[in-house]
Formats: sequence, structure tokens, C-alpha cells
Amino acid sequence: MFHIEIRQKNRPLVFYKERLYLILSFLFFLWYNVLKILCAKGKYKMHKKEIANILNDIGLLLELKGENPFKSRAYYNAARTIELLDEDIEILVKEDRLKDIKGIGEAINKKITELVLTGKMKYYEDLKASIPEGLVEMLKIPGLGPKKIKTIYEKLNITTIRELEYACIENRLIDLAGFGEKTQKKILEGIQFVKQFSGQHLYPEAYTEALKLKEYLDMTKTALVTKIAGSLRRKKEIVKDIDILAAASDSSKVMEAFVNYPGVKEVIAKGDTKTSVILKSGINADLRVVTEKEFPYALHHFTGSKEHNTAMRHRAKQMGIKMNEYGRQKM
DNA sequence: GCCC
DNA sequence: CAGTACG
DNA sequence: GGGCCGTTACTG
Repeated sequence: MFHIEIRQKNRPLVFYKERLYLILSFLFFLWYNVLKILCAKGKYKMHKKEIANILNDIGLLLELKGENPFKSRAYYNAARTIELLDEDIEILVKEDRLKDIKGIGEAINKKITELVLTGKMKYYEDLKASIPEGLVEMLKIPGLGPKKIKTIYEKLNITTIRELEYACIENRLIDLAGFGEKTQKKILEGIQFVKQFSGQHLYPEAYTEALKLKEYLDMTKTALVTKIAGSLRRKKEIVKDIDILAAASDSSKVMEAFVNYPGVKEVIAKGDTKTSVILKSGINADLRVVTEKEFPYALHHFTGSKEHNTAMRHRAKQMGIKMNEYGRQKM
């Protein structure tokens, strides 16, 4: 046979060259695919909690719009179902098994699928854009629900809690149909109540938010290491912000990645060592970047608490050691 | 919106 | 009574 | 096509 004859022959140099080319291209192909998989793996992954939150938001927004209450409840139910799901949502989407889950039908299945595959949901973004942010915040005020908020918005053109507070003080609510003296008073008290707890966040909320942020930063590979610090690291039940500490030789790249995090709503300050942002969830987040050598000392310092630090430094001093966030040395 |  | 908010 | 939480709790 012809090909057997060929095999047994001495091959000319050109043959090996061709073969080498094939091998190289095959290796390149492998490398390319592995890289592709790694990239896909490192891509921002949608968490179940996030999906649930978006579905929940849709429910709220629909109520504010005055949609069929059962429709918004369908979204609430779907949100709860997704959140309590044991299985990996991405796998469910890829295998198109989402629609088999009780509580998720045609419409919501499509929307979740879009969200998981593209990271966005057109319907949600349009819906959110059509309603002033302040109205959603008003839902936190006890005694105020979507119907009353809708009335306040449409009749008085009020879009923020601040404006609402003034309107109450000026007795402008009692004229509205369905409102009265008691209602107005209750709303005003409700506003005070909400104010009292603004800027305070429960550990589970803040922690999941912080984990997502850390995961994102790690994915960008701009820092050698990142760590959640502050009161969150101390597992305080209530925290007022998220502190993240990173070690890197080039801090600017980390800061740049940080402010480009998809969950950032507003950048408060951006510098070489510290950057502060407000997240879309309403939680403040600080990132501090130090060198690799400083990292352990900085981690201790930024984990705190302030009281712990002063006490520890005082004790160190007595032992003849000077310590700060950058390191420690014998005096 | 979802389910029966 | 009806409408609205709540847990 | 029709139901979807409640001997709710409160306000107007």
C-alpha cells in the first residue's frame, strides 16, 4: 500500500517542517482554548442573590407603576425561588431547565436567561430608568406603600424622601385623596425612623457585597492579594462600610479596576493609597493599597478596631516596640 | 406574571 | 365600607 | 379562563 511505503521511507526535511508546523498549530489551538476557558471562568459571574435581587426590584418597580399586583408577586415568588435554589443557576440556564422550576414560567425564564448569558436584562433596565430612584427608597418608610407613593409622585411631583419630608411639614399631604392627618404624621415619623438607620448595614448584606467585590478585584489580577478588613472582618453585626485591603506594586491599576467595578454607583475619592466609592446597594466601600511588605501590618491596622489599635500600640511601646500601619520596629 |  | 399596608 | 394570604389591621 502506498501510505505504508511512505512511512518506511526516510522523510525529507520538508516533511518534518510541515509536521512541526502542524504540531505547533495544534499546541497553539490547545493553548488558545485553555485560555478561552480560563477567561470565561474568570468572567464576572452572576450570583443567585443578584438575580433574586433584580427580580425583587422588578416586583417593586411594577408595584410603583401600578401594575397588576399579582404580576409583581409572581416576580417576588420567582426571586425567592431562585435565591433558595440549590443548583448552579448557570448550569440550569445552559441546560434550559429553568422553566421546569415551579414559579418560573415563559417570561421570567427568558429574562433570567438573558441576564445570566449577557449580564444584563433589557426589561429591567428600561423599567428602572422609567421610575425615579427616590420612589423606591420611599418604600422603606413604614406606612408608605406603592399606591400612596404613586399618588404622592403624580399629584405633588415629589421624587425624593427629602421633598416628601418638607411636604409633610407643610401639610401638603392631607389634601390628597385617601390621605389624612394621621397618615401624614405617620409618614413623617416613618421618615425619621428610616433616617435613624441610614448608613448602617447588616453583616450578611455587607459581607456578600464585599465578597463579590473581592472576587471581582481578584479576577482583574491587579493586586497580589486582597482581603476584607475593617469591622466586616471582625464580623460585627452592623457595619457602616466595606473595607478592602490590597497589596500591589502598582496601586494605580488596582484603583482603576476598583472604580470600574460594575457595582459602583459613585466615586467619592480616588488616590494612590485610598479610594472610596458608593456601591449601587448603597453601601460605602473603601479600598486601600499597600506594598507586599506592609500588608500584614496594614491588615492589622485596618481591621481595628480603633480602640484595639491604640491599646495594642500602647502595650507594644511598653515592650519597646513601635508599631503603625506600615510595620513595626524596635525603638 | 405563574399555575391548574 | 373600600383602599392600603403589613408580616 | 380564573385564582392568586388574611374571620389581618388601620385609615378615611
